[in-house]
Amino acid sequence: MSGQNTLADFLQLSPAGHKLLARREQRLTFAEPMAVIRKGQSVSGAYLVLDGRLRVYTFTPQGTEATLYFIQPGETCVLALNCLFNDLRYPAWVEAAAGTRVAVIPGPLYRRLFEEESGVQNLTVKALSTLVFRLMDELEQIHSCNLDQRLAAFLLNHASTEGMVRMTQQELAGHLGTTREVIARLMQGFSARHLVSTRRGRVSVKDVEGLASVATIGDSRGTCSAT
Amino acid sequence: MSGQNTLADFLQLSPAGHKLLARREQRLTFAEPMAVIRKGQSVSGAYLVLDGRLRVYTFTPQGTEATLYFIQPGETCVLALNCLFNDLRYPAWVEAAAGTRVAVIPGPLYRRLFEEESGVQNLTVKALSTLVFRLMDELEQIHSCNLDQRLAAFLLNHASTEGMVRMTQQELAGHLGTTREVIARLMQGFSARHLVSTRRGRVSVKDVEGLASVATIGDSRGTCSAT
DNA sequence: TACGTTGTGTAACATTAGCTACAGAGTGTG
DNA sequence: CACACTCTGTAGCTAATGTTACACAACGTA
Repeated sequence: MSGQNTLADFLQLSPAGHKLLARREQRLTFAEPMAVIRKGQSVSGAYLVLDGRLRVYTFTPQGTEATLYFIQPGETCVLALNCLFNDLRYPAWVEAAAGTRVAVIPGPLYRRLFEEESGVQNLTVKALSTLVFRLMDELEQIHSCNLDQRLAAFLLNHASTEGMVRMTQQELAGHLGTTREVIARLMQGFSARHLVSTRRGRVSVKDVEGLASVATIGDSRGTCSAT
Repeated sequence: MSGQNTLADFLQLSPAGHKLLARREQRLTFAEPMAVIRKGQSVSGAYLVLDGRLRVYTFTPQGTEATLYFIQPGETCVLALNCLFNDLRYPAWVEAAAGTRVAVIPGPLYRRLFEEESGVQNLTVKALSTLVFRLMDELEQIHSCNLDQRLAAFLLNHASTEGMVRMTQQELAGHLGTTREVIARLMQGFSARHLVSTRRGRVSVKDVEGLASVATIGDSRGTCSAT
């Protein structure tokens, strides 16, 4: 359970804005992993993560989860913003990791701050555009890469400095929108070629170059950008 | 081609903002279908479509085009906005239809207007969030629907009031990120079941109900939302 | 009409990814 | 150590999609 960040750490506000906010901001704290928003729910305000992490995901009809993205401290839930500004229902599920603290800024207040505070404007637009890029990139990858390539790219992107990825195959599968078995199969291929080695709950990248070439050149043909 | 819209038709501006804009706005006119932006190019300003249509697309490594979306009159190119606000290079290709007119608002000017004009703020945020939703929806569909379902949904969404979709199979393939042959195969299936009838360059929806049930229930199993 | 171009229909085949089912390995706990 | 639980490895099968290759149909035009 990390620190004790406050809204002020992330939001540049004028004194006036600060005062407005101070009175009406709400806090949510999740000691245990827990559902925060369900699909179809209407959204009451802007969510800003102070500590911990939120996971945004959807379900496939088969019941598989597909993680869309994480929201780290200092980031807002873009989907919630969308819902606020366009009066829509929330299009996914959200789950909080243990020890997550979230500030909720009521919708009308947020919209008012958005008009007056350039800090809020920037946060909003940055968050939106970042997400747009990530989504587009993912779409493009899905069109143009096999799972080999996407998995390789994913591992490279999520490896720690020592080349560790601390995730179960189940989680990896969730991120790539596939199933555990498929991940296992691919991992087998990778480790047979000494690109990675796997242990329970972790993967360590052994050959960055090699993995990168799988990601970009693919196992046989086309190209693919490992963003 | 169509009318003679002006910026003022789409952008609510204060008199001051209007004056600023009037001097520095540029116009692009495309009599012929033509490339507007290429991938990797740096972006000079915000693009607002006055008449006609822009098509934003990417290429798969195999050389297939995949249309991301269209920009209709009154809409801006969100990707260009992203690039402006985050100082990035344009991540796709853009092509203008014949008879398209586009207003280009230079980057620095747009950012200034964004801070001062709530009309511009709204346009920006709306455009961004609309795109976010569309992209997410598409991602979800790709995870969870067969091509049958996606094609059926696409036809329903793009049919004119008389049930006509004026596109070649090649274009349809581009929209769904697949190939012409596959579309032909699926179409065959649909028309065998009297859901559609096909002619050169057009598809006409014969049985909306039936097609909708293909889209939502699928040909065999899972569910899928035909947004 | 004759010809070229563009769009469509079809079939056989190759590849990819998802599903089912189970064995076994790693970790934590009493 | 023994047990329960979670995670991983493997195999075989099936469905879905992409690929290749070709023939034909529709349309425009000289």
